[in-house]
Amino acid sequence: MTFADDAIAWYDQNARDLPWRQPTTSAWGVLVSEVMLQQTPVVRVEPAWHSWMARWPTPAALADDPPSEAIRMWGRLGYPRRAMRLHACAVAIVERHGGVVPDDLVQLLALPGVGTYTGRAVATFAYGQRHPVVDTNVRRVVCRAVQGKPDAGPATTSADLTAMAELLPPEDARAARASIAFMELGAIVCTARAPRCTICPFEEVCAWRRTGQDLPAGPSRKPQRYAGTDRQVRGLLLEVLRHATAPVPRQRLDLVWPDEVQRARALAGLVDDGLVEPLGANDFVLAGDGPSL
DNA sequence: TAAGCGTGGTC
DNA sequence: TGACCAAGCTT
Repeated sequence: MTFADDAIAWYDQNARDLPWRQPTTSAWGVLVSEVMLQQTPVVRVEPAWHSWMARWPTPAALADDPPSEAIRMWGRLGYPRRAMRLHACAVAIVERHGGVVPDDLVQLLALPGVGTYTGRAVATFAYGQRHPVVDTNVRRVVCRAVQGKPDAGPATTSADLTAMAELLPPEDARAARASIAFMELGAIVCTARAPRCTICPFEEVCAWRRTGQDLPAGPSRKPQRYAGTDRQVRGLLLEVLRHATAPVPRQRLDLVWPDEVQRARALAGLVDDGLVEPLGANDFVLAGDGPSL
């Protein structure tokens, strides 16, 4: 048996029943799920995914609405730039690919908001191709079980892809299943904080467990502050704009944060990022809610 | 390469 | 309670 075989056998018995894993789910549905899952936990994504897919079951449907609607529907999933990019992605799919999510990895990677992980995930999970798919879970599992290291540290994309590629079975379908199995293992068993080694299919062969013990050295990624940062102010500003049904006067936005300098910087950042548009001299709207559209 | 980007839950 | 974490991407 190999790591991949063990992982697949475990996955067959323990996989969560998530809607985007249904065989009937479209490539668009898979793509939407992957973007939503970038840094947002499954429990929060699931209801949002259902709402999103009910409203926009195809890229063309989303492309027909303004970005502001996508930003509103995104709700509180976080990192709302993803909503904007997903909208831009839908537009690009319509323009470049006739409304069909491409199955070619290079074309996928050229889409807005689609990076190394997401492009490979769609090619693999939606189209059944054989690619190494490495997210934070896979990185952690491979580093521990195969390489015997406590944690993977910052992403080292090229090396990670190579390491995972060596574990993939030769057949496309099993390779895809191995990738999702490694991800699920990292999410459910080989977790960052308290790995449940006693129920792990790799328990007997895990290099980390054999050689060392449990000793995750430090935080696996750089600690990120939130309170008091521009990110928090952007979030507060956007929260107001999301719920607005009419252009929002600057005076209303002034209420969300006391520091004028930081507030202005955050608002300018949202405009720069294309999430917000100034309207006239004193009002603001979500991108696409302006009269220009 | 590292920093910036939301939000909420856990311990 | 604050630190850490959650299917990353872009610049």
